[in-house]
Amino acid sequence: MFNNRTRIKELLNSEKVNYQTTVMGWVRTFRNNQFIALNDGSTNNNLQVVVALGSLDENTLKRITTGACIKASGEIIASLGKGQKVELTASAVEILGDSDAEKFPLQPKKHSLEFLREIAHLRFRTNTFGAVFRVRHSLAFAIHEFFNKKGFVYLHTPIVTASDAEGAGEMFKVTTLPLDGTAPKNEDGSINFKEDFFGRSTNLTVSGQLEGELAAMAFSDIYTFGPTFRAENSNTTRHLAEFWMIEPEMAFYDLEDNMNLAEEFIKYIIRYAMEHNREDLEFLSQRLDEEEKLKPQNERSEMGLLEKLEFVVNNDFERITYTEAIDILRESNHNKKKKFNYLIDKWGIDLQSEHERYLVEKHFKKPVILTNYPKEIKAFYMRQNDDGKTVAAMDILAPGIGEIVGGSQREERYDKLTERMTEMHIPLEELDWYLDTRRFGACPHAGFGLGFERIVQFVTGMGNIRDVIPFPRYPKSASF
RNA sequence: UCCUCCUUAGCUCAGUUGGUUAGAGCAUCUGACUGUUAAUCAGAGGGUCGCCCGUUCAAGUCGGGCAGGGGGAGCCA
Repeated sequence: MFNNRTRIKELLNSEKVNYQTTVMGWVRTFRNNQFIALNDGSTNNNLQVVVALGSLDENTLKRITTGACIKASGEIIASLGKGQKVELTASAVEILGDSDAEKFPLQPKKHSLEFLREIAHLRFRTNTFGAVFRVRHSLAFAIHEFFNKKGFVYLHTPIVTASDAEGAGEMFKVTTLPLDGTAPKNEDGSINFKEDFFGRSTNLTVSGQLEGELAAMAFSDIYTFGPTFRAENSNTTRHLAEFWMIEPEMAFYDLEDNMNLAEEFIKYIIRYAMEHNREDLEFLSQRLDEEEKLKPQNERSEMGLLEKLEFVVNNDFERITYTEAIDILRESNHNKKKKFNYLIDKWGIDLQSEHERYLVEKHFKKPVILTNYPKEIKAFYMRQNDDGKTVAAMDILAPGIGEIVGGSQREERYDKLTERMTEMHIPLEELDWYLDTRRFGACPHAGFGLGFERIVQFVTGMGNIRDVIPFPRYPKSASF
């Protein structure tokens, strides 16, 4: 057996000393021809491997370079130096993989996130990305744990979808037809998709919600957690062309039940990361503090990362209606002094991100759940309220990120739903299967979608969404 | 897609009103030192100044175009 190593996290967390062990990992730095800082990704902390002077031949010594992969065996002892409790006195060091120091792009120094994004295949080996992706893992795990404990069924909705009527965004086409102009055509010159692989036009999914609703009409409570694709030409720090989304859908839930679940859910997964990734979050918090120090005083956030997470977990989210939000914004000094680029004048307008930021970051200074939006600015499936003007929608806005959750109680009344679809020019026949849920045993139900990368951004404090997904896809970029 | 800023050594950046041979720190290499913590000290190598066109006696520096990147906006999660 080759792999009988001990993980570095385990070694560092244990008080035990004076025993033989083997470690494997990647060299972060090699000081003094004697001290190897070794990392195996189990923790951001390195194990100090001490090579006794003269114990290794010259050639092996030269191959211990930044980035090299090594196997070291020896005794774990109480450290003779400061900075770590234990260290490994190596009796044998084997080079598993060389790393040419002149070519290896990661150096024992600070790198910019932009540079590391260009070498995303190697950035896992940095402290920042090590911490980010361990936290990402924990959040993903916590999501499954949360819903599993609540008896939800994890539903795998399709990635290739035939429906393009969801209106959630521009879609990527899926086809095996040739792109050189020789694809079969209809008489009117359009592409004949009957000849395509699926016998019809297909796309990558923009949301699993509609399929999720079908399953909720059987299991009561389901959730999806999978990749989602939007072919929008969005170039921002909050958008990706390929991202992961969590979409719970619950029968016998109204808007308030929906809000309660979303708030409990967000708090649960943040708390999970705080309990299981303390060191990583402390590191990220420190990283953010240093970044904040470079900003002008008035742009710095008032709370550190850990403080912010603690605050979110321990306080109720603010819940207000769209109408109340408009009143707050209209009466704000910010609006009166015309500091908004888009001034708030009348009810019915869509909120701009500057307005959302004002509400979350200046007015309430905590996550805000906005409800009951005008029906004109929301999707067809949201349940119409009795006032005839609004729908039972809810958006959760987080400081620094903006919209993190979008959800609603769904319109379960067949007549109301088809009426709205017709108004919005959504072809009923394409979503006939969806309408069946309203024909056969319809019930009040609700759900929401949470952008996974957005919550990872929020928890890690990373400013750019491209730095919280291993291999980001965005306009003009699909490397690795 | 729009607005805005940026592109000089492997990385992070200086580079004056256009003027001779383009600099620094870190990294790398060589040597010294040897209980170091992004070790330290000494020395060396390393540049088509993003690309193209133009203005000029002369362009890293000025103008135009293109490409790439950052930030903001829209779309949204």
